[in-house]
Amino acid sequence: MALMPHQPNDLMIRKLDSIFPLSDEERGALQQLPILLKGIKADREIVGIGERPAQSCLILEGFTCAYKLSHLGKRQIMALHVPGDMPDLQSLHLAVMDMSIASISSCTVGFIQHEDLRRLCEQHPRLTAAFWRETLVDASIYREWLLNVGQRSAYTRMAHLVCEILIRLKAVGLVEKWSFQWPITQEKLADALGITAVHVSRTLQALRADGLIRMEKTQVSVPDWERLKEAGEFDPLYLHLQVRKGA
Amino acid sequence: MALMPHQPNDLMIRKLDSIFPLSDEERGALQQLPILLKGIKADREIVGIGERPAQSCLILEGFTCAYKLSHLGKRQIMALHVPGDMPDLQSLHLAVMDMSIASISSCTVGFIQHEDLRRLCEQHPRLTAAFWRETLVDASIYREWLLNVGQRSAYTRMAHLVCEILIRLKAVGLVEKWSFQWPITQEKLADALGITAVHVSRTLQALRADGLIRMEKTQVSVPDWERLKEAGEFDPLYLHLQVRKGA
DNA sequence: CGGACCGTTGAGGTGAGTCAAAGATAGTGG
DNA sequence: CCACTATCTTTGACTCACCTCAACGGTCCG
Repeated sequence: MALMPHQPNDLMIRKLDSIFPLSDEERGALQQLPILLKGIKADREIVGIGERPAQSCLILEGFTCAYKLSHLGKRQIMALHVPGDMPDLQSLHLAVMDMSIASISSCTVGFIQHEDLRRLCEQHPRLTAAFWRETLVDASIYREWLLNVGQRSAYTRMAHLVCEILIRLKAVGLVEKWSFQWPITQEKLADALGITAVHVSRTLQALRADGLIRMEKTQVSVPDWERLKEAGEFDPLYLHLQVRKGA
Repeated sequence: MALMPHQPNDLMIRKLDSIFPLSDEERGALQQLPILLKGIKADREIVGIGERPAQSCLILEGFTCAYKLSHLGKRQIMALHVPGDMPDLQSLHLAVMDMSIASISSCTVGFIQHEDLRRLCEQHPRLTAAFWRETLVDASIYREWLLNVGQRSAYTRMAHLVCEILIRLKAVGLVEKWSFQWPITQEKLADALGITAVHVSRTLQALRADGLIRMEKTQVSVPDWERLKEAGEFDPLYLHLQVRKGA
């Protein structure tokens, strides 16, 4: 259990509301949702492949990832999660986990019982749509990663990933002046991009040499967003961030 | 417009029912759903990236794919669709298409208005769950493809893809004696696996030489399922086919 | 019978992998 | 506070799975 800077429910409400405007009543119902907080150290499995969870989780602080292993033991990270994300919302309707979720950094995670989510969805059909939409955005991100891993060079892939994380962190207010905390090792970047850790090292050096990113410890900053975007062939369409027309 | 061997609604109902048992009332409601049939030639775009469709489609005969292009014009196919699939159900909640859908072979496609789907979901909340679940299985397949493209050799990837298509076709009764129609060119296989068409040719030769697949024209057959499964590191868990316990 | 695809083959090239060792950094405990 | 360790990053030399380019053969269909 950990102390939180603000109520965990608020983060979820703000995120759902930002892309799917909610009524006061719906916000109130979400506010009532029981969320069990838990502090988790880095590199711990949170849900494992093959399990049948009775709850879904909500990332509050830190980073997590979804991954699978090949028979040779090589790991593919299929998604990175930032605060506000619900990595295994899918388990609400897919009984058995087909991937594992693990912490990347130390983090705070909230757990919500499926039972409670189901009741909420029954009573507020528009919330069903909001949660459904969240899982659809996840799917869209998987698609973009497929394009990334299948067709782009290591250099472009890396630039693309940095762009994505920047934008997603910006959406939850965790970016200041094009700079953000990102405690991720090169080995994990390698697993996310489908290259080796050695090649991640060389690729990051190239990006730094080209002035596209700057790194100090776990802090990443982007000196020239336009050039990084271009290098990463990044178009934020697939994140489906703005639904409100004209927003 | 094309003649169909049976009502298009039946195919959808059978598929939803197989993993998410429906009541008679729900089946009746689905039966009423207006579906507009259309025959489509091979290699035609059905929905384009950036569009805002007011309908979703249902594949009835033939094959389609979802794809995106990199800036260099390289194409990544992110999913293959077989009869019974609804490739752009996501557009019900994500206004703008983030990928394109195109026919791979000549095919018959049914179109369902979002308006009608929304009304159906409002009146039958359990159908909402059934459709939601369909999109979650799509997402699970994207994840498996990420593992495939990111971590496995061309040989393993190809074997895995053949396994997946076989199982999915089997589920809709389109496989007979480990053999099925699969009118797909090597160039499209290349785009789906993230390798070149030349390498697809060599990889298929290797699989044939090893006795894992046999091919005549557009017919593929699998002489030894167990060995192909092993070669492709294939575990059907991610397709989430059996929900009914003990089925 | 002729063109348009599609699949095959060969030779040579390259982006990324592998292996191994050395440097940097961070965490731990005395 | 420092010594000790474990982990992470960097570097260099070598290898290889897959790519590129180019030519050729098959097959379908008007």
